Amino acid sequence: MDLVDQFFYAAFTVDSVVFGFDEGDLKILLIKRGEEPFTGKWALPGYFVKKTETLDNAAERVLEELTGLKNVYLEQVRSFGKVDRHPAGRVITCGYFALIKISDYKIQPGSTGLAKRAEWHSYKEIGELAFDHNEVIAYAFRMLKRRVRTQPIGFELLPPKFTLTQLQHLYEAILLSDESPENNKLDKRNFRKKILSMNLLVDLNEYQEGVAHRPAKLYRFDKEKYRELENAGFSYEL
Amino acid sequence: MDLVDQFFYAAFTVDSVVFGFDEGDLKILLIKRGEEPFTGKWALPGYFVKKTETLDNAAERVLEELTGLKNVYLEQVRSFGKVDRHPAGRVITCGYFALIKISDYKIQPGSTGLAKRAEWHSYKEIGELAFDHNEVIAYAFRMLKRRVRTQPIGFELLPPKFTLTQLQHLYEAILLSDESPENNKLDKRNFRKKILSMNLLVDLNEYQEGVAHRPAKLYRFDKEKYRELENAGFSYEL
DNA sequence: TCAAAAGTGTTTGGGTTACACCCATGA
DNA sequence: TCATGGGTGTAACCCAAACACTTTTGA
Repeated sequence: MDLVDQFFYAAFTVDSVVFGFDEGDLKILLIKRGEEPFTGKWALPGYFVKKTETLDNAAERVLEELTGLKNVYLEQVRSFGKVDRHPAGRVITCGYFALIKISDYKIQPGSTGLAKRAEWHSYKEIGELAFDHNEVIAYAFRMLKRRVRTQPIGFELLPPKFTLTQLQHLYEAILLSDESPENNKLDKRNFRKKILSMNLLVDLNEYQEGVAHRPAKLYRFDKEKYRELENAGFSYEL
Repeated sequence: MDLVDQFFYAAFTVDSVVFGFDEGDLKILLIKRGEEPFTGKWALPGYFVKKTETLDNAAERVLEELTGLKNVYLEQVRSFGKVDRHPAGRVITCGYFALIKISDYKIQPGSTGLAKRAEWHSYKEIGELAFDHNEVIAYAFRMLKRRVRTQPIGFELLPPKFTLTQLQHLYEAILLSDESPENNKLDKRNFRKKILSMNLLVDLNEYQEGVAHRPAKLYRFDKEKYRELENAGFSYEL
């Protein structure tokens, strides 16, 4: 029996878990499927990989086609290969994850018909999704948690000018999301001490406006300084 | 155009990076290929995934068929999907990794002819391998490094009775393998203090024999205690 | 008696934790 | 004037790092 007949029977898809942060809430971008299987169900944006593209390329292309998101940094999570995970045949999927600032992007379901809608869903309120997508999300979230502690990706989720409290809420949302209900806050003073001691934030000498309390100072993330430190062998750790 | 015609064109392989530890040296199990492509080249043990098995199952089966290794705990690393990585067509591979005690297993190349030989190669002396297997190893090694610091897998690599110095050498081989040539040793006293303070080792009150120096005490790893602590929410960290 | 590895404690500094009150603003 | 979140410092503790000499064995 020829190798090609015997083993070239499978299809590959890519599914992206795009995390966003907005109004103190961690969210995931989902599409409402307009095609079989699982028509009408919420799912991760994902589709088949073409012959001429790498997995990474496919993940980018498919994400844009289904949601309009472009120039998003996607990272591979892992692959999922249960035998019957797709009714059309043997389909193995590769999960990707990304982290973006919701306000920077416009979501727009593509014209292919696969995505009837594309919307942000609060991470805490995600129900049962199509395929094994809940499992994909679980792995992606573990990865996000690890990343956020060892790389300064948290800043990517906030506006260019942000307050220390916004930053703290972001970390709390990601790091403490599944902790016991007590203990779900970081200590304000210690958090500030630690973040500021890294010297990666620039005090803009500007303040919030129009808030009904003492306005907070605004900071920005100093990307250049981070690169320097990184090259010098220092490593970030929250 | 039908979905099946359009997208079900690919094959899947699994490739395993099996780390072993012996005589103070970190090793990887390689096969010498007896089939095209890359006949005669060293490669990771790997082959095609069948229709009826999951990726995990395939990794186990293939590893056994090619090397005789059985009941090895394999974990997924990630997938590799460059378009031209396999000359026979579109083949995406999923990398796996495992960690075993070399002396516990017998290596025996299978009868399929794919593996002409199966041998341990010192991690530091691995040359250019078939396909993109050097890349697979690079990712697996990063994973190993992370694992060894957060889970007590190091003990799996040593004989049931081991000395603290053996354990230390093991950690040095994994954690410091690519550090600057100075600084490639852990501090003996600090290492012992830390390891013993975790209370995961049982002092066997036995000693090495026949060594030309003061014989070292033998310890074993207390798996039960580890499970207890794990369940109680404690986490291991070297 | 020599070589080779085993074994052992203390000090120091830096980092993490815990903790409570006043401040500036808009309503 | 009140409610709301912004902003600040210190003391206690713990952990990591640095560091050198004695012991036991076989050759």
